[in-house]
Amino acid sequence: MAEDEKEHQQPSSRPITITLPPRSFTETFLSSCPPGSMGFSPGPMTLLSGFFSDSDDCKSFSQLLSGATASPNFKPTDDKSSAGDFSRPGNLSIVPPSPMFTMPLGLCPVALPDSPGFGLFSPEGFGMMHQQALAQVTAQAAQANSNMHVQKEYSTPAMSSTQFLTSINNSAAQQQQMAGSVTDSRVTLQELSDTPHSDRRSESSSLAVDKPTDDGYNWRKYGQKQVKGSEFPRSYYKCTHPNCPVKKKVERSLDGQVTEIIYKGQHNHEPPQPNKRGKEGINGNSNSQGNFEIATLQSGNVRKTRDMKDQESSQATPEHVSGMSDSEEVSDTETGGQIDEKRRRTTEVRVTEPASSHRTVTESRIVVQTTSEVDLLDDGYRWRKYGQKVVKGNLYPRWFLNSIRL
DNA sequence: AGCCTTTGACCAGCG
DNA sequence: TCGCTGGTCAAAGGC
Repeated sequence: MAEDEKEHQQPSSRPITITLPPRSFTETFLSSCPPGSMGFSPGPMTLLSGFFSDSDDCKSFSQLLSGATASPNFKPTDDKSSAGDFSRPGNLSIVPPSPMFTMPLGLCPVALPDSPGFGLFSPEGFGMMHQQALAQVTAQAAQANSNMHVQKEYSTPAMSSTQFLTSINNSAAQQQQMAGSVTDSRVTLQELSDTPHSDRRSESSSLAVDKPTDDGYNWRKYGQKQVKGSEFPRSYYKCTHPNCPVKKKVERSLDGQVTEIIYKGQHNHEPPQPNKRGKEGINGNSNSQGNFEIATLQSGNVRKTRDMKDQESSQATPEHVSGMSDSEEVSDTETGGQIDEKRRRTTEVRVTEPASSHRTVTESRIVVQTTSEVDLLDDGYRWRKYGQKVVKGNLYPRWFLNSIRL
């Protein structure tokens, strides 16, 4: 039944009001990018680089910021039609840099064990090194109409949005848990896709509508609210582990499909053993270490309208950014003089597998946003800036950086 | 018995 | 100050 429900889930029940460009972002990438040089299928990010005439040499975040921010020499291509809506920030001012780089999911750190970008997420490079860092991981996923075209891009079996979400979730967790050995996200996707699509659907549906997606941890729901702007109620969960500050918000559609998950906080414990896990813990893959603090996944067409309208601005709303400076997540290791706004930084990572067109093309990306350059700038890696855009509602320009192999 | 969900009330931030 | 909104609390009930 759930299967049928899924099978027959038509956009009619989830009105789509957006109109995708005839040629999607990713689609354009795929057709114009050089062969992947990362050892696997070219990640959209790699592909994306080809869109920008900017040929800045690889730079560290510091370099990029000190140079481009103070004196933006970045000249994004004018070809907005093909490169998306990157535009030169007209009102870019010299402000405490808040780098935000976007990378496609295909090139997300978890997929690049040896990618410079990975250091950003590794415990050494991100979590441990920035114990006070308040990170947000946002994973967005969208599926075209009733089909998941992610498979096209990732060569994985079709997944429900929940599956994809879970995989993102787990992938993000893996990033932080495994400093040196990380599985390719595509592998993760496949692993999570072992269960037939329909089975997973019925599984999630039969368990409980409000069961949070499995990410290896146990959660207790402590609230539910209808959030303005969202079609579906938002549920609030806490990690049931004692003293664990992690919370997450889950939005589900009426049919139980997860449309968004937002993690907040940092697990201070290992994931419970599978046999100790809650009823939700049936998917295994409990590898979260929870260094990411917020993860959001939006999926399906359900939020297209909202996505299109708010995606960019909402990604860096004050709520998102400053809201993470909760003292609960600030460790004792903070040293007096350095505890300032700079230290109370927020990093946001958004993994996006956004809307696809009618064709089997999807876009995938990760957006990392931070209010402090410290976390990301001196990560020891080189970055090439391939785009910049001032997003309405964002205090800082959004940077699009491509990690470079040293 | 313990843990969970539900749900209305409450609180804080913001314009 | 007030209303709106998102987030949380906590009592009640279910499993």
